[in-house]
Amino acid sequence: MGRAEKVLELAKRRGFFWPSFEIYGGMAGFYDYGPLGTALRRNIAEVWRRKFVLEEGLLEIDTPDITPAVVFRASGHEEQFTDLMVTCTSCGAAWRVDELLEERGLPHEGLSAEEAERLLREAGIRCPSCGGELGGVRPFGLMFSLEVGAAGAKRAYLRPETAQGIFINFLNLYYQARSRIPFGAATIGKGYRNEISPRKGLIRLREFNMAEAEIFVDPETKDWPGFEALSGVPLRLVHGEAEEVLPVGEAVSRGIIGSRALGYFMAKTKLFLEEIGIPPEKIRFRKHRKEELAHYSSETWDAEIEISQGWLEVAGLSDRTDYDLRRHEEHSGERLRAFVQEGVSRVRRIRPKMGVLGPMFKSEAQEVARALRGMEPPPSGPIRVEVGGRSLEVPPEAYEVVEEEVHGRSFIPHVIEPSFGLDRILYCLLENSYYEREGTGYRVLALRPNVAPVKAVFLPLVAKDGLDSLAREWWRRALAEGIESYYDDSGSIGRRYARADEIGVPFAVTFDYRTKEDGTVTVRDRDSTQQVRIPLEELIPTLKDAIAGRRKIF
RNA sequence: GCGGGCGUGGUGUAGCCUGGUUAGCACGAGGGCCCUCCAAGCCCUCGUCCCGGGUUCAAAUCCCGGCGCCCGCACCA
Repeated sequence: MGRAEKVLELAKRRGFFWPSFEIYGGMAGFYDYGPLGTALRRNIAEVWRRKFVLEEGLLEIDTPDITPAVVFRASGHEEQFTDLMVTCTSCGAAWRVDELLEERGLPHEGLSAEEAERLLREAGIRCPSCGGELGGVRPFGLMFSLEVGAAGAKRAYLRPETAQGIFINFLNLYYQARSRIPFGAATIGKGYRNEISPRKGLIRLREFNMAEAEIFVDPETKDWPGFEALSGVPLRLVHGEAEEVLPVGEAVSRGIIGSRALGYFMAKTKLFLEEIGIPPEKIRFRKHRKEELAHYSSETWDAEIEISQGWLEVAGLSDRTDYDLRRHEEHSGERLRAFVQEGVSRVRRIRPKMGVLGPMFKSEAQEVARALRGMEPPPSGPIRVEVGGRSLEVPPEAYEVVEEEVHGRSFIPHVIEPSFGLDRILYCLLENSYYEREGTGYRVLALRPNVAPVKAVFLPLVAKDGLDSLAREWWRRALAEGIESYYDDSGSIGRRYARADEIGVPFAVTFDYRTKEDGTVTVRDRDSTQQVRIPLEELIPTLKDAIAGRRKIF
């Protein structure tokens, strides 16, 4: 058995995770988390939350998984990730509607399913392979589609990323940030993608857990406070043909990384991964080639972790530019801008005279006015504007040129996005934590105390002579103090240690006969199996300090 | 989606080719005995042929379909 198989076997046997819906044969791309996996994932997310939300002062929000289609029309997902399909009712073959329509010279771009279905029927198109009747048109995309409400149902999707929930809340968040740029927001939640071929356990799921932050920055600086403090963090960078280790500050100043904000969050990502226990040498960042970039991104670095099958992407750090906010501005009609005060300047501007424009252009007056406002004022004379594909002449009496004081700069912020796949991170952490003891081959998960699902186990050396009740009593006290732990008196002491090692319990507290004599217990370190003897009154503070990483006891 | 391999207790496996005992073994889990520190031993107990259809007197075994897993290709926000 390879390393990955052993980890999967352990994960299932000990209750970290397993395939969903097993008794009905399962469904690809869905996994259940068991008791230990649930706790482990929560602990990983909690470290992420501390490092990103708390330390960086991000605004954490929670928005619906179910999102109206209009959001993804704006974001470009619907267009980029949906194909309309029809299935032949007699032979079962599936066809792409746009291809069927295009072959016959019919409109085929940007159609709704209803429009496409009407076009197909009107053209009397049948199955190209058997001539059978085609069924209903349905969008096949990487987004799961839904209908909300009964009559006149509203189309919606399960979100493929949490990010849109943040973008469409830009105004609320900007207000919460007291209208200061830069600021950021974050969401820990689920995303859904109807993957064509989910495989490899937790690595490619159709319903998955993500932690995403959207950092809104001034496009002129793309900076983030604290950059200097992390500029010395070394990053292993793979870009083009090159692979090198550079301090993030140098990578930014040499232009390998496009901005200080992006560099900062790459460094932060590395520190986060190390903090949960990924070995530094197993972390690298790979820059996307131009053709690899998502439709919204100008620059993306994947954070990758090395596992038995090679390097695996666990986080994506993208410069999404002003793409999303600009698109939502266009589709919603809301003004999604930030403003910074920067001295005072005088600007000449065109002010349309609506009293003249109105009668002159009637229903097009509003559009003409909007076009005028966006133009540089000419010295004098008539202005030509393009409206609705036509060129119109606006005479001088329909506008005036005014000089205004401007106290700063208004702009659509650019977005730096660190986006993490928690399921993949959890899997990588398990694989990198797994080892077998020399000689015996017993399995151990070397999980750090900060993420270990269980922090300590309380064991009587033998379950008699009062050792059991003593161990139980102290276990109860530890629980009351918030130490996630359990009591175990089943089987030999060695077996109980082995059981605990296998799920990554860092500390084992053993009550032996000496405990009854002098009030001390042994605390055993999972990885070295060394034991130290400490007085009972120091036990709980010592464990708490060791779990929090404030004190080393081994 | 295409091609190949595969699916047996909670886990790992034997049995399948060549249909025919009570589906074997190991680990595990639960109860008990015993036990002074790293999966000891003994007794008892628990639990399985992925789903559906077909062939047959008889199917874990042969055939068909589905679902799932693994590998490669394609896809991959």
